[in-house]
Amino acid sequence: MILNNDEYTVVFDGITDVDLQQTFTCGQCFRWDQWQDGWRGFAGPYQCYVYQTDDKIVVNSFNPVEDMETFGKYMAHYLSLDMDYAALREKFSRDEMMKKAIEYAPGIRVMTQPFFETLITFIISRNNNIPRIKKIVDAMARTYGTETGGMYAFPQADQLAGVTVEQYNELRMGFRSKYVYDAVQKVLSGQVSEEFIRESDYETAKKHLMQIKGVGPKVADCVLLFSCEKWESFPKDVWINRALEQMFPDGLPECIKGLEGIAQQYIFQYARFNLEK
DNA sequence: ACCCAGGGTAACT
DNA sequence: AGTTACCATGGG
Repeated sequence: MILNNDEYTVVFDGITDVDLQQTFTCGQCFRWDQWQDGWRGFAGPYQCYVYQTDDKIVVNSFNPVEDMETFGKYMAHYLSLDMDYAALREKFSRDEMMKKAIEYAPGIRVMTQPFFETLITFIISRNNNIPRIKKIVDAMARTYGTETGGMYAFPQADQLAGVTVEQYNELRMGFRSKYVYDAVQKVLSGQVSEEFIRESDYETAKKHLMQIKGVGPKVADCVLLFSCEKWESFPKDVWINRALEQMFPDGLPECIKGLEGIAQQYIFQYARFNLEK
């Protein structure tokens, strides 16, 4: 990790097995857009431009960064660069179907995104498609988020404190409006908290999230996987169900035990583009 | 009009 | 505990 304090840039050197395209478009996040030779968006509080070369990932903050060391560590964790994916892929590839799925998109990393943002966006994902999820999430940011340099950060919970169901309806959320409203209230009151989830086991954490109206097993699993590092959580949507039928009729292989969620992301991407409806 | 989309819930066996 | 209707919205 090389830090450039003058340009607020972090360079991760010697990385050849990450593909930003695959990572940002595999359905785990909804707010990274292609820009210049890479991608721009928010990694938590950091508004960034991220691009890669043959063996480097470069993260450039648009805004001044106080503590570059902290920024670097945050980005490494956000992009899961601090995990040994080579070992993980090798282990998963003991199973032939997993090997096939990984070969389709070997550069995927399961990111660790901010809790509140992940919770709300996956509530919006319910019975929805990825382009429209992106549209609604973007409308939320533009309407209630903080603007910096022409971009809008996803709002914090307190920025949504006074927002009504009717106001969410104006963002075309439809029947999901009341669920977003309930989630905001429960986060603000502390009835639902990331801290509780992080100190709980997977099952307890899942039940905790399912207190929220409109949050069932699928949305809970997405939040646990994409923001709380519960790697055993395995979100099941229509594509995963097709994959389970067509690729894993005898159940999931033993070699992904404990890390089912990461395996799930390879399977999801493979299924979306290779399986029949 | 009909189909689908990174589902949830209630009401059944 | 597992299956089955029904729910709800916008985009194609």
